[in-house]
Amino acid sequence: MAKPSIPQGTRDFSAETVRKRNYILTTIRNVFELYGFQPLETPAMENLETLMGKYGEEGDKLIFKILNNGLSDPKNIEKARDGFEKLLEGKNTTALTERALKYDLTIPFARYIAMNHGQLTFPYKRYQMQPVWRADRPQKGRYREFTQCDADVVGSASLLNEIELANIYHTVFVNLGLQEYELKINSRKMLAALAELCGGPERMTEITIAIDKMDKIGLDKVKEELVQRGMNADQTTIIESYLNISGSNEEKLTAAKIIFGENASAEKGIEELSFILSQTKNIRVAIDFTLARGLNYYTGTIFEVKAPMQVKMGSIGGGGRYDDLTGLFGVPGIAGVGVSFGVDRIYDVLEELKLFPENLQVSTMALFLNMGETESLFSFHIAQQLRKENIACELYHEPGKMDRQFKYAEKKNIPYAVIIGSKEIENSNAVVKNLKTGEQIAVQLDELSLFLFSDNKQVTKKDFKY
RNA sequence: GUAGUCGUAGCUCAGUUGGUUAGAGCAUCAGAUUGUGAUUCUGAGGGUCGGGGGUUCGAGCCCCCUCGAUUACCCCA
Repeated sequence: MAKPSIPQGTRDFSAETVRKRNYILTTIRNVFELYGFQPLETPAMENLETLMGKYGEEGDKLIFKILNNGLSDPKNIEKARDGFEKLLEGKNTTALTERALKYDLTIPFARYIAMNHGQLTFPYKRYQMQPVWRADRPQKGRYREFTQCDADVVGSASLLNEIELANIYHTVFVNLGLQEYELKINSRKMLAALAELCGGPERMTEITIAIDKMDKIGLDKVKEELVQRGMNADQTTIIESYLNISGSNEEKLTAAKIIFGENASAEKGIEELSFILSQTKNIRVAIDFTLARGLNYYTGTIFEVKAPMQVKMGSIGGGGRYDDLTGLFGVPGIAGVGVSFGVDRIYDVLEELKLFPENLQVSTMALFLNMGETESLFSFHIAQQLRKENIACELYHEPGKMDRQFKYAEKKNIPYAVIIGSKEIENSNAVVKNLKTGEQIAVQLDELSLFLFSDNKQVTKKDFKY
C-alpha cells in the first residue's frame, strides 16, 4: 500500500499550530466584532458559474473544479463525452463540472447579497473567516488551501468605512505585535485617469498589470513592457512621471495633481485619498501609486498590507472599494468596501519574528497522577469539581510509574501535577507540584482551585465564548 | 504551465574518486529507581538509502524515467 499523503499545497495542523492559528483568528474576530461586523459563512463550494469570469483569465485557471457525479450513468454518457471534447478545446462546461471550490470570500459574499438583499439591513457589515482554494503552484507563503478573514461593508459609499477599515488593520496588527507592518493605499481612480491619458479606459488592465510590477522589476523593465504593449513615447513618459512620484503623502498628492491636471477621475481620487489620509494620521498609511491589485472588481480605494521589511513575504492583507459588485449577479447599485487578512501568511510572519505569546500552548492546567484504582476514582471526583469551575485538568488514564506520568505532563506542557494517594486522602489534601519550578506543596482539597488559579497568573481559566 | 534545488531511521542530518555488515544526535522503548518529570548512567528496537529501470565485478553515490518536497517565474493572500 502506498504511503498515506495529503494533496499538494494542503497541510495538517497539529495542536500547537491550531492554537497559534486560533490566536490570530480570535484577535482578528475580536476587532471585527468591536466595529460591529457580523459573521457569515458560505459553502466550501459554489456553482462554477458563480465564480467563472470574476477573477480574470488567470483566475479562472486557478479555480478548483469539482467533477460531476454520475457521469458514467448511461443516460449522461453522451453529455459527458461532449463535455470532455469541449474541455480538450479549453472551454469550460457544466456538463463535467457544475461546482467549484470557492476561490475567495468576496464573490460568494456578493452572491449572498444578491440573493438576500431584500432581507438584509443596510449598510450590511459582515465578516467571514473561512478556507479558500486556489490551484496555484505552492511556494513560500502560498498554499492551495488557505484561510481568509474578510470584513466588508456594503450599501454605503461613505469614506468613513475606509477609515474604519484602515483602523481595523492597524488594531489587529498592533494586537498581534506586528508594529512594523506597512499599510499602502491607492485609488483605482488614479489608475483609471492614467489609462484615460494613455489610450483610453480599456487599457487600464494592462497598464495596471505592468506598473504593479514596479517594485519587483524596476522602472526600466516596466517601460519596456509598456512599449511592448503598444504605448507610444508620450504615453510612457506620462506613466514614468507617475511612477516617479515620491516623498510624503502630501508631496505625492501634489505631484499627482500636476500630472493629471483637470482630469475628473484623478481629481476625485486625489480628493478621496486626501480625506482618508487626513483622518488616519494616528496610524501609518502610505500612498503607493504603483499599487494596483489583481482583482478587477475594485473601482475606488485600494489597500494592501505588507509584512515588516525584514520578512520576505508578499502581501498579508488587501482590499478595496467596489461600486457594483452585485451587479454581476443582477442586483445593481450596491456599493461596498472591504478588507482581507491572509491568516496563513500572517502565521508565517509571526513565526519568523517569534511573536507568538508563550502561554498559548497550555492545554490543561493540572494533571492528576493516577496513584491506584481507588485513589484515581477519588481524584476523578476532585477533577470534576475543578472542571465545574472551568479549570481544565485531566486524570492520567491508568496507574503506572510516576516517571511516565510526569513525562506525559511535561510533553503536554501541563503546568501542575496533582498527587492524591492514600496519605493525601486520609488528610483531605493534595500534593501540588509546579512542574516548571519543581516546587511542591500540600494544599487542602477545598482550596485546590483557588490555589491553582492564584499561584500562576500566566495560567487563566478556560474562557468559553459562544 | 516553465525552470532550479533536494529526497538516507519517527525528526535533523553525516556518509571520502563508486568498495566489506549504511552511521550520529534527538526522539521511542526497557532497566538503574514500585511516591517525583525536565538534568545522570546502561542497554535495545528501528532502514526496500522516495519508486522503477540502466551502467558496473560492485551503486546511497554515476545515467535515464517517475513520484514527492521545496524555491523562483507567472499570478496572488
